[in-house]
Amino acid sequence: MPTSENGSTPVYREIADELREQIRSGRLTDGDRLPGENTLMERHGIARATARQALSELINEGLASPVRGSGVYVRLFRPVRRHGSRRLSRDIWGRGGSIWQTQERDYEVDRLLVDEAVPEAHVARALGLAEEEAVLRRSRRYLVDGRPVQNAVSYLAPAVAAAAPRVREHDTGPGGVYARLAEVGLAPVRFTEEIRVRMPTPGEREDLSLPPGTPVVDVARTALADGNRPVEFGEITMDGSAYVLQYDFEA
Amino acid sequence: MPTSENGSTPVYREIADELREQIRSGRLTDGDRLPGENTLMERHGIARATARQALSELINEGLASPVRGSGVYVRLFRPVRRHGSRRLSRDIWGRGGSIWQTQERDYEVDRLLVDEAVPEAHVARALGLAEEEAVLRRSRRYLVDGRPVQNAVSYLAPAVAAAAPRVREHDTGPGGVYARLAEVGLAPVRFTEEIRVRMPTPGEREDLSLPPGTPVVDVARTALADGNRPVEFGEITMDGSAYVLQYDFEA
DNA sequence: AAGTGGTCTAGACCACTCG
DNA sequence: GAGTGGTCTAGACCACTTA
Repeated sequence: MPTSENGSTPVYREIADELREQIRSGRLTDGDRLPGENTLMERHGIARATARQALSELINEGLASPVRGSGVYVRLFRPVRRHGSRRLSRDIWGRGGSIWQTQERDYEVDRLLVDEAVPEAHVARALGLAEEEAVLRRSRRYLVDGRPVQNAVSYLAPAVAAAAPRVREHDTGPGGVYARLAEVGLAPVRFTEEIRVRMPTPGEREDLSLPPGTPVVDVARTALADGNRPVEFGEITMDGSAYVLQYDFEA
Repeated sequence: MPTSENGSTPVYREIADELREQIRSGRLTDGDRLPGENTLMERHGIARATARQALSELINEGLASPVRGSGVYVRLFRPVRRHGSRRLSRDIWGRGGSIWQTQERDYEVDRLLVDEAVPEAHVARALGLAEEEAVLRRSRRYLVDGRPVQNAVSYLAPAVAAAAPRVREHDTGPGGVYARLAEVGLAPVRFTEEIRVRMPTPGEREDLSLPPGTPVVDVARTALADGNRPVEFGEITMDGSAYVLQYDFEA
């Protein structure tokens, strides 16, 4: 029994292509069950490992998600919009809202941690500090619809934290950290965001409940007060399937 | 629905963790060869499929790349910076530069295609057109250091293309499409960019020479002329490992 | 020619889900 | 209890790279 031959494309790939086409065409949609390993083995006369490989193609592309003891299901994609400029505009946090207020979806913060730490070199550089200088660190995880969607860590230079002591509290009050900074004349006036994309580490996969085939987005944000003085540096790791990032800017 | 809990970590995972740690610590770096399937089988007393699964973990994370007949190698990450706002600023294309001028790296355009087509619904919507109306389409692939890094398609409404006929040419002249639009009073004054992240389709994997474990970034850009009139809509698919996107904006 | 990864077969035991 | 995906073994042939 020489394996079926078609010159070039491997069998598992052809099966994956066929299933992908059914998803693309809409014949299979969000939450539908894909044919299982046994079904594929029988239908195509192949070994188990080959059927698995076909399914793992789709899983690694983020189009499907395996559920132990149940099946492999087509995966849904309902991203949340995150506005760059508008989101951080003074209008919003100046009125006591949070940067998340432009979202229609519910959100929660869980696992908020506030501490001090000597930051890594790139953080110190972003804040314009000498190394070895400790900074205030605020770490938190955000949930949307009860599902973890991002981890965020923000760093505040000691001088800044000293000027606005409430940023050390868990509850920083209406408008959050930026509003407290504004009260002491350190309002952010400019932001820089750097976006990188990559596959998550196993730890992040677990922490954000990411199915296989889901990339993450790293956003590194620097907030600058008047005179281009850096007042905050934030690192955010987001579930890439959960967001659409939007930036509006002038020519 | 989700998710999985683990009592004991599988063998393939432990091996992958070990190798990942060697990469993270720097003991193995860019271009180094990882232990092969045979080595892992012997060293850990496992079957071939298990060794393969360990290596495929790293490959799917984008940390390593397999080379047929040779080995599995640690993968390098040298992204190019792409500026949002600054890049598209009038300063640059007003002086006859291209949006790529802020890059230090060499770039090339290959496979430039200019034609007319009835666009998909979301494109028609972005350009404010009735459906079924044909638009001018410019498709091209960009190379950096000889390596394909992005595919871009831009759409121009028929009225806009009629006003600036040179946008139908392959060579649109100094400053490119935007400069031609500016000459007829249709200079873009505002841009909106939407960023999405996902795993590539097999076709994109081939087209952009993407190794497994490399996500792509989709940028959907709308250029608006005076009076918020949409003049161009562009869709870009980028090799996620090749770029850092930067956006600067005011509070 | 030897070694490598790519594909595939044919089994096995397990933990889990579901009716 | 039947079915599912998760893990693993022990083989095989192939195309390709490297020396």
